[in-house]
Amino acid sequence: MGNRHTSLKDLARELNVSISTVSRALRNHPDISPEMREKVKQLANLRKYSPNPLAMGLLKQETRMIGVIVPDLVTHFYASIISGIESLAKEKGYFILIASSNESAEKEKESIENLRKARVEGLLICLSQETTDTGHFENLLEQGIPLVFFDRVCLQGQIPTVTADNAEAAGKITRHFYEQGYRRIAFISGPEQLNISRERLAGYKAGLEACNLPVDPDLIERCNLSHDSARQAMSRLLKLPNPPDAVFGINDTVAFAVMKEIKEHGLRIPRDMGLVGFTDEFHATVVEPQLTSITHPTFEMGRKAAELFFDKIEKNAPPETIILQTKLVVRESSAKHSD
Amino acid sequence: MGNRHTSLKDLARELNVSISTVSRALRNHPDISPEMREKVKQLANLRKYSPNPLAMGLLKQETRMIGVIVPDLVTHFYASIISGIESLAKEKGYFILIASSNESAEKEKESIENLRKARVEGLLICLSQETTDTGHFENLLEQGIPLVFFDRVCLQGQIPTVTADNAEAAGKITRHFYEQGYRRIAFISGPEQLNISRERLAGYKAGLEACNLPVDPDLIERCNLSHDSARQAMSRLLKLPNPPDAVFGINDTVAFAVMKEIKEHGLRIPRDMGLVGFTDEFHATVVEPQLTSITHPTFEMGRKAAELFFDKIEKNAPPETIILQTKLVVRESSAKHSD
DNA sequence: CTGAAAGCGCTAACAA
DNA sequence: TTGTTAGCGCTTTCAG
Repeated sequence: MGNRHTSLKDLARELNVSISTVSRALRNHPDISPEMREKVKQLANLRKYSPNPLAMGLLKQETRMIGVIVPDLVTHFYASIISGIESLAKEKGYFILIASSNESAEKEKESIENLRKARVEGLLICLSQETTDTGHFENLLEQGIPLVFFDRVCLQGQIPTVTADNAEAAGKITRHFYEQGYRRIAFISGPEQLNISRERLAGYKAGLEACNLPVDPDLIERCNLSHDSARQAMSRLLKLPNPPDAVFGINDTVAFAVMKEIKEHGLRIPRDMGLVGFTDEFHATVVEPQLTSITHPTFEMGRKAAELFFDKIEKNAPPETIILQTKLVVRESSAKHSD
Repeated sequence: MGNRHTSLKDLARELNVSISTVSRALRNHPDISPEMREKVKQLANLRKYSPNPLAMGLLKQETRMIGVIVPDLVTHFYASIISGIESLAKEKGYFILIASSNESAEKEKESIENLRKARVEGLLICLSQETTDTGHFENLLEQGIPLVFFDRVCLQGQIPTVTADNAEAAGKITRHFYEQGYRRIAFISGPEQLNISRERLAGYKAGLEACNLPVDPDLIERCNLSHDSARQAMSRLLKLPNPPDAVFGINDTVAFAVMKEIKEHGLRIPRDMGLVGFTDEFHATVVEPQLTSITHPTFEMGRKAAELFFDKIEKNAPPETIILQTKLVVRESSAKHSD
């Protein structure tokens, strides 16, 4: 396997100088003669020398790798956040190691261990929907491992986090429904331990109150974010003696499932039932009717999360809480007026 | 930064033995006393020792990292392939480093360099749609860097590849259209340099011939796989004096775009126009009508690609060409008969 | 059965 | 201005 890279030693031997001279020349150390510097650099170029990150890592005790854990890899949402993380990481000369928790607290813990074993310098995490125990995170904190949460977060104040302004966004949705003439607005939420569930629920309630609508517990459903469980939640809403005339799904995946359920019940969207999602998945404009949704600054969220990580390791900045603003994108599924 | 991991040295000092003894004990070396082995292992557990991969890598000249380059990160298709790669990599104790070429040949080259600098042991690549020059791949070959192509491939025979049976699948689609009563079947292809374009085109033509239908060049369009260019291609087809009554889009993203264009022209699917996609994206069942498509064994493709890589480094196996079978999943968009 | 020493590629303190 | 040496964490001869 001719797999070997040129090393400083190779260059030094070829030039009949010492390894340290080569090292210094390449790194523009002041006390090296200009001619030597040039000579070394030329040969390095020719031989395509690139420093061995393993050796550097061992020496400097840094790997220039950061670990990222997301609930799943196949959703556009997380993929887009990861792109954001990667964009800054790349600029800083870092690589990212990606792991998926598959929404399981167990796998999340396992991934943390694996990534630590790989010696990542820090961890950027979006909680699995199962996660309730925060012990392992506090462990990391004590060990001084930089940690950043994004989207689904916990331990705010202690750990830097980036979230969307979930409450505000949910309020916007409720008020939008109201303006369109909907009066019985349901919310299909996710697991209670997730901040996104709690915050969107709070925003939903606040929105209702702002419109002088009552908060009806019957209209608040929960699902585990899967397609099937979202459909079941919608099915329960439809069986209500006094069913809703509009539904807010906690995310677009849920909304897509809900849409199917509504259609199968023979109801028409948006006339019989308004529908709004959250996070503006790529396919929101492909479904019929096109889905009104909240545009979530995913790429920016990833970049900010990475920024918080670098703030920590470069300036040892205190934990910051960043809240990103969202936009309501009105499409067909909630446009009762123009129907 | 209390970021330090326990080292063999730490354990050795604590037990008052030499580093090599600790190393041997942990690795079950035969000539170490059972008691010593136990003592060492216990302490290692207690102190959460895990070998430093950097040190190992430096010593063994292996990083246990493989690089993966895909055209984009945000499509379910690639995400799913990556999951497949990761599943085997994980079993083998390897990590993967992911890079996206963004469909640019330039960025592809750049990614290869970056990953090489990170000292990945091999590269699994899905070509960007721009890639025509294969010089940098041949370079890698000469340097003895293990290389595997998946889905979009080149240099078959020289380099291990995994593809779907594109021609056979495209033939299935054409015949399916024919059976449903469609007679003017169009194909919206992708860039010519891509094997997937060529193979699917060949299968499409073979399918037509098998059904005794003429191959009409007017019915063969090209796009660059983007949403807009796919719509434009469909628009051109619709403006034909004798337009098609069915369209086969080279992938589901294209098919989704085509679907929109058809709808906006006031045509109904599948009655006025049949539509079939390729690769069975997650959202095929969410659009209306649900999209008939080819199920692409993405996860398996990723796993196979990884297998080929390990075959190469473990057994120095010769380049193999694997062709995976596909399945036609008939949904609403092509079901003229039942309409 | 256990220890000492060399070396993987690199930088930095110390010599010359 | 350049060379020598030690050491990052580990395995592996070679010596006891």
